Amino acid sequence: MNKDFILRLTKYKRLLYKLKALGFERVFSNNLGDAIGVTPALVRKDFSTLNLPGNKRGGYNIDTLVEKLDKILGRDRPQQVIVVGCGRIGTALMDYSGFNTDGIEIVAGFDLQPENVKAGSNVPIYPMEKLETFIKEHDILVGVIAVPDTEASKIMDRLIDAGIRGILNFAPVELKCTRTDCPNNTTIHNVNIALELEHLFYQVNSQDFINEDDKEAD
Amino acid sequence: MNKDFILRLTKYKRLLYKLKALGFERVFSNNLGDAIGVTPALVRKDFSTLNLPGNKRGGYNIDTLVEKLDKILGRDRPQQVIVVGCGRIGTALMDYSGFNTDGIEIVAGFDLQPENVKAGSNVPIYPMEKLETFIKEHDILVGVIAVPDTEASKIMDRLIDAGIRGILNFAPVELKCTRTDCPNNTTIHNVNIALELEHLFYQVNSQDFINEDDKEAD
DNA sequence: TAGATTGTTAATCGATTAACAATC
DNA sequence: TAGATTGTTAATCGATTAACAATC
Repeated sequence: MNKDFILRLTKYKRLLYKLKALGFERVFSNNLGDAIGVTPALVRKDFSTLNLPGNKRGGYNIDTLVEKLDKILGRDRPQQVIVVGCGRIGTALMDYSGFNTDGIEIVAGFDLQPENVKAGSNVPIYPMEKLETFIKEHDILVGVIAVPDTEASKIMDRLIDAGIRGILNFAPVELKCTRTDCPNNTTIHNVNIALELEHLFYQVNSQDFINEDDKEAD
Repeated sequence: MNKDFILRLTKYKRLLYKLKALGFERVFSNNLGDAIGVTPALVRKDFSTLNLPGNKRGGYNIDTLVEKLDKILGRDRPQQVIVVGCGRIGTALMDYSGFNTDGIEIVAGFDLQPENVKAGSNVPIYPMEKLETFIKEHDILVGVIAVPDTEASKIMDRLIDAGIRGILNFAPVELKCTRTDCPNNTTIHNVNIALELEHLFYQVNSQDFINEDDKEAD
């Protein structure tokens, strides 16, 4: 539901994997809270919301937590992603190996000129026409849009029509699905780098604008 | 201050530019609210917080709003950015032209082997050693980190030491400044694509996990 | 003037936190 | 047992919204 909540879940999960690797077996709401920067109360609330069980005296069992969180975060199912548009951003994603540790796998790229794409990875790249059949045949649920902004919304429609239910959009347009046939089914996240930079500039430049002329005019 | 608030400001600004281009002169809290998906009350609240003046009967003057928002968002000052690490993501940013419309300009890239970098843009690329002097000489305040995760935190330190006050990090590690000498001065935004994808998978996979076994056990 | 819209105050809502009883 | 930690309830906090007086 809540964005912050889900973000915390993935953080818990990552941290728990690390603790497990370190040989830990149990952990307290306390430790987790410190590590990800929230209060222990919130950790307990989150776990209780998810029915993750703890022991009144012995804290939480890491194995149990990891297992349940993996399930909740969908890691028991294949997490296959396709990338539409194999320009610099698209190929950067395909080359990036860090996903595997999260169980996420980029299984295909699509481009207008697949023969021109120079990717270092071994992710296969197909022509645009194969998009729909690939999605259906492989039951793909999540796709990345890395095409120019002018194409983005067209691609969004094609993805949704083909059955995609989650979209990560890197094109510098804010995509949202306004059609009647996808209302609560499809989730779209926009990564808008220009917006991020603007945000940053705002914070860097002007802490002091708000309330600047707060001194009463007479 | 608040992330959502700043995000709304940039959205207002972008929308107002479009309306202006369309020939509009005034706009009502109502219109703006509809367009960016918030209540008119919140629009008025935001504007009043920023001392953006409206007319009780005639709504808001677009020129005034645009001018003041530009100032608040720092557009009256140069918005120069450097990119550290000129791999695929770094060069993708340098090639991307969409920033200019927001007044953001990428003025330099830095890489260990500047001679190997193949960028299509005409942003100059310098060797790493030049990083500090460039930042100081050009008074750069915002930098993008697009280096491998193993280097990211080192680069963060160098940037902060050289005077950078806003960092956009694309390396797949969560950077935060824990040093004593930068507490409220430096803002770091992490763009973590793996995390975004996980978030997406969570939403796509499991709406139904929460409350799943809510039915009382006896 | 009558009608519409701002600016602001008070009410609402949801998320986080504090506190504490239950219990290992 | 005594001590510590969970699970949960009630209090707090901040952001959003509703409502409305001021006024163009």
